[in-house]
Amino acid sequence: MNLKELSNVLGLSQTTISRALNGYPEVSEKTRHRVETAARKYNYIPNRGASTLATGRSMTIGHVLPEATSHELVNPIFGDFIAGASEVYKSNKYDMRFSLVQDGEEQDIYRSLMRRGAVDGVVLQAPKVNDERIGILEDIGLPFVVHGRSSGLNASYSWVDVNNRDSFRRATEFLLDLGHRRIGLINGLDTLDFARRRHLGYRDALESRGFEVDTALVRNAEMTEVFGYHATKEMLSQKIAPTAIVSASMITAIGVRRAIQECGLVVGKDVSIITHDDDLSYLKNGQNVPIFTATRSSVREAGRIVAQMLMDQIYNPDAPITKKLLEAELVVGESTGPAPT
Amino acid sequence: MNLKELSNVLGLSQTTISRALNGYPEVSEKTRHRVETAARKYNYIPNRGASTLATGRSMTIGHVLPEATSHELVNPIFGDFIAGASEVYKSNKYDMRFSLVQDGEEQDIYRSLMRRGAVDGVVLQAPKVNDERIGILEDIGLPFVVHGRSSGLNASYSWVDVNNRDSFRRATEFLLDLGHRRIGLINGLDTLDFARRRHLGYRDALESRGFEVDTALVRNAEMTEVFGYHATKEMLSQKIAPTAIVSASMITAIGVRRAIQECGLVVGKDVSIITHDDDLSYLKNGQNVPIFTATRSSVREAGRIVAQMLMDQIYNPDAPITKKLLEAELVVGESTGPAPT
DNA sequence: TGCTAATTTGAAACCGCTTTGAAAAAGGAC
DNA sequence: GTCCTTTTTCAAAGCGGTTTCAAATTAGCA
Repeated sequence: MNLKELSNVLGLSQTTISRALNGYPEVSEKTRHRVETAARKYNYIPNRGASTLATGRSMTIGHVLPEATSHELVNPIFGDFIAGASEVYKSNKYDMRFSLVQDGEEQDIYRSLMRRGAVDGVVLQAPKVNDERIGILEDIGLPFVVHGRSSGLNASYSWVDVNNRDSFRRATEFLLDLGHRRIGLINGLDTLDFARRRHLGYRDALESRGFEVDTALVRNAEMTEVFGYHATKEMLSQKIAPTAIVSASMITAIGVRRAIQECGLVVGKDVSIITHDDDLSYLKNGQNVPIFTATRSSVREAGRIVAQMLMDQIYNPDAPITKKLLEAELVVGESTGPAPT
Repeated sequence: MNLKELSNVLGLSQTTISRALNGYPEVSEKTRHRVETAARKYNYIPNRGASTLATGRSMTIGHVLPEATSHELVNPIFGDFIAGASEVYKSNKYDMRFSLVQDGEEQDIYRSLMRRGAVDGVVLQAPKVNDERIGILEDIGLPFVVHGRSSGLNASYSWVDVNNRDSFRRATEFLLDLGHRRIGLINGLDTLDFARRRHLGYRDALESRGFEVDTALVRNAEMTEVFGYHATKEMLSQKIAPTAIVSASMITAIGVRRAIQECGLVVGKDVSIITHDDDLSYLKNGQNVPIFTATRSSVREAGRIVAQMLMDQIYNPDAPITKKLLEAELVVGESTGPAPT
């Protein structure tokens, strides 16, 4: 059943029906009621493509994801982020559209997404240092919000980010206060902006106490469990092994723990672990007492905030740019203790 | 730049341009080349809504996800599944559209998705026992493929599933062969079809050896790490504790391991673990020697297969229903050993 | 060169909805 | 009852493509 057919059935014009269903005031309540009843009865639902075409609004948000390089899509963190964002989209009657993109191809994708009228806005995830996608989106004029920031750009854009630098500074200082001196950092891919900031925070803490960063104790890669395991194994086999490790995600921290245990060492006693915790639904950091001492910030909540910001931007394109810096909380769990003597 | 404008620039009709760009044969190579060059130059990209409206094809696949009950979206397994599916969509120039749905609301969503011309097909995930959504989709006539199956329906539909029952039978028999007699099962939500089949496989193995299922050793819930931990803690505190545990996912298995270790027991010696392994990118089961003995089946590959099946069904609506049962491989790792005497 | 067949191109209808500008109906005041 | 407002309703023009059917061009051949 389409609009025309329904209008025949009801003996009303398409105009009136469209108005009645979209809540316009210039239609009498009596008529509106009659239309709504009939719409339900005949199971009439407006065709999306047609309304998009007519209004220029697609009621869809785009998420463009890198295909190969960094497997953003399979990152467990991604799921929670999206879940948060979806809640907001849904309450605004928006849907999400995903496009996978190969490296370098992004420019075209953004352009085409907008040109094609496929989306009303875009969320940009996992920005790199000096991320060129941001400039592209600005040029195009598509509303967008970045989850994270991109160092090295002086562009002004909307973003939501965790205070990564400060979190990791605090985490590292926490370990220094416990007497640890050799502290490893198991970090995300170093092209990613958040990883860079975390490294800076780690460095800040060390240098403020007069220590230097030992590159033998720093590792960068995709934050898998296996990476955490290997990196730790390697570090522990060094002549002067670290007594504490700062990890960039729960998943890698689990690998770190496995490596430590496999070496016959005790977590929180022989080697301390402190990790960033995105508060993932499927991977909670324990119940009452956290398993890992951690810098915690819900990525799901971040998803909500990003989505809401984007909605606001779409509804009100002239409003000023908004930015939000989230502070992580430092929760103390069972994976840290004083440095062994 | 839209079609009309481009046609003015080129001095050709919209018809010819449309044909040239869509690869129709009735346009000379010379013209086609001219059109393509101009399209690139003026950055012309067809409006999606308009082509959808004109062709009736949205070039979009819908994934409808339950919002509250089972957090399908945040399940780490979901990410890998989607990643696999996306690869296929992309090579077919299809996009993905996500809609979140509250329980009970699904019927309307499917209906409207199709009516609205928003999607050309749908993937149904995490089917329950006796899942009513399947009947709805059949009624509507929207192409769809189910990831998993739904016991209790005699409907005929396309699906891709792992042989859950047989995998778990083999896993359990493997433990029985090692001399284990008290074997726990830490399973997914019991409303989900796959969990039910896994339970049946577990039972098959026990009964074929003349043992009975002890309900004190069976747990069902969402497959989080914390659930694995708690379930194991409880079981281990029973008068006659289990010497082996069958787990439904890597994530829960990690919780199981944590609980065992926290009790001062050794995995693979005091208590064996065997888990299902979806071969997640971020959570590989070790490198050379698997950490966990496991029944392995790549959910990412399943995603690819589901998507390909759906594409085939869209391109060729009259082809017969296809079904694919994947066999998991049983890989032996370090988490299992003979029952302690 | 003339005629027919094959190849290219184009005008116009259509997809299903929104929205403008005008007309019809209803309501109010006298 | 008449005239002027206000409220409801409608016809028609888009939105930006695709596709049908007809017309124009080119090629092929005697």
